Amino acid sequence: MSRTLFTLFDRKQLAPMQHAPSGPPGPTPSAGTGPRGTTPRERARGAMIDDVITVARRQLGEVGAAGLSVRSVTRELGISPSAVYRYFASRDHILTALLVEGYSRLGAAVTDADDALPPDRVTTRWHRVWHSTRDWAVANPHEYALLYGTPVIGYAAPPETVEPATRVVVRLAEILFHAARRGLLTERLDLSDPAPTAGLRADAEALMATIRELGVAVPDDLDPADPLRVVNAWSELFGAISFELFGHYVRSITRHAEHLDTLAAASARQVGLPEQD
Amino acid sequence: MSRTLFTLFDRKQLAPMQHAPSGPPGPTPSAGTGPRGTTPRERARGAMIDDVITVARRQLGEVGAAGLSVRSVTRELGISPSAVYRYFASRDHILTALLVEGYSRLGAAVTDADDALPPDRVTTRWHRVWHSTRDWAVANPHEYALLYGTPVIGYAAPPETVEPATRVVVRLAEILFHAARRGLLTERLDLSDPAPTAGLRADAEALMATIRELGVAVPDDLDPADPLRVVNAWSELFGAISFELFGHYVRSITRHAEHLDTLAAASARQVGLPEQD
DNA sequence: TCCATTCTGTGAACAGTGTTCTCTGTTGCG
DNA sequence: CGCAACAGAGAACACTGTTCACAGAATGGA
Repeated sequence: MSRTLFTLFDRKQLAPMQHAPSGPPGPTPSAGTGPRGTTPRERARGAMIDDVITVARRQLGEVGAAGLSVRSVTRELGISPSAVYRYFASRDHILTALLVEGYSRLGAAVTDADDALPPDRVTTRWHRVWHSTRDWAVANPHEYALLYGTPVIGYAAPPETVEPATRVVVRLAEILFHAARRGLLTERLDLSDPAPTAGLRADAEALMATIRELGVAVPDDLDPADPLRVVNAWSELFGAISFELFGHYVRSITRHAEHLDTLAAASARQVGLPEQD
Repeated sequence: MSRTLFTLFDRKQLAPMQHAPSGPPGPTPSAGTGPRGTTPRERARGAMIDDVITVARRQLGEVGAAGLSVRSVTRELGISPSAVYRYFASRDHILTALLVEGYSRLGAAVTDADDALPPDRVTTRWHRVWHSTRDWAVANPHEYALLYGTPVIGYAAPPETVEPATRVVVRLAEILFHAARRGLLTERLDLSDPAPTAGLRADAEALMATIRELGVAVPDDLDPADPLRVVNAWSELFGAISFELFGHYVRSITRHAEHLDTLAAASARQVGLPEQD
């Protein structure tokens, strides 16, 4: 019960591929919404996969992940329940696809909102990331719950989820790094001394390496605690949104947008962003 | 889709009481683990309710809320599946009981840990609340997920959940108020200016009234932003724990205890607790 | 003590679920 | 054209939560 909490089901292979039992497990052309295949069959297959996901996402928005029924999806699509198993190995694989899509949609909403601002207005950008994240969550509560609520996927989150899942925090890091590069940062309120322990500094370094791998330009003279500050802002943001959506603010906070504003301002100050820009 | 998100099912009456169809809906003596009734029947009924909850909680710890099956519970108890409906109107009512019990158990773990410390060691107490909360969550991940993950209960959280659910944040407030009363607070790092908006100040006042109703002694000269600071610490704490348990720290934080320590220290500084005590 | 009332538990049944398997066409490629 | 790969249908299995009619037991008042 230590590492793999929430492992309800064992992992499975992804695609059924009935009459192609073993073969080289190479590139499975069945799943994913990747480059639409050229042959008519591959195009039809891709279209079917898209249809399933589209309908499933609509129903997810209405009944939530727990209430999502593959039979209901197939009814709406006018196909038999078993047909969907040509495209998804299980209900969990459909949910996984929705998970990946959800992370992408949230990430797109946030980066689009941020991209509409001048890059140097770092504090405004910081606030906009916070608010656009919340706006998306409020507009898509069930989808948000799928991403940041109780994990419902048995097997460990598949690799294709990790990149989309990091988009919001990476954008926060980008804003901070951009501000550092432009010399816009003020003195940080030193909430984080005593300095991070050796272990945490190691975490921060590994995190920086990951961020670099994602193609983000990292300043050389970065405060080693800055990645941790970004991560803390990130979890603070999602902690507040989850509390709002999951009902834990019921007897306390009612002005959620204003409240998030003060949180964003405080975290901006903690990472050293200027008051105004 | 605005107020009652996640309302999957309609609300229902709580107790079945088959042959007592209407009658005065007065005090329903069936549910709850309240004062064990004196008559043999009431005692047997209470024991049965306790047995169901005990077994359900054990299975919850193994398979999680989504995997909890009333048939499986009845199998383990050696009764027929329909028998449990004499005691709980639905599966959701069992989960509600587990919810209330979970809040109580978490609250007890935290307050017990805090009570073992001298009251004036406010900073140490603050840290202990943070860590004992996390310790309980790590030890009871599925139960934690039931409390703070995606809501699974259809109807709005019943009234009996709100008091137990507030115990951790109320304890945080008590520590801060105690420190204020003893003159132990330092200058706050003023992260929260500009001062809270009128709306948020109204939220803070209502929150104070609620806290007073719970019997907590509130100093008269309290900084009006202090309740908001406590709430922010609260959501920061649970945001970090949820991120850890739900797997969002996978590629960043690995030293979770150390990380929570820095978060607790920073939040202690934000609310004005002394460095050492 | 007897009896009607109330409660408790059972077993069958219903509607629904995810998933598998067998079978029948259809499609595409060599 | 013919054969292999695929796509879909439909029945079936093993579950699930819940309801209902029924039988037995405890209870409390006459």
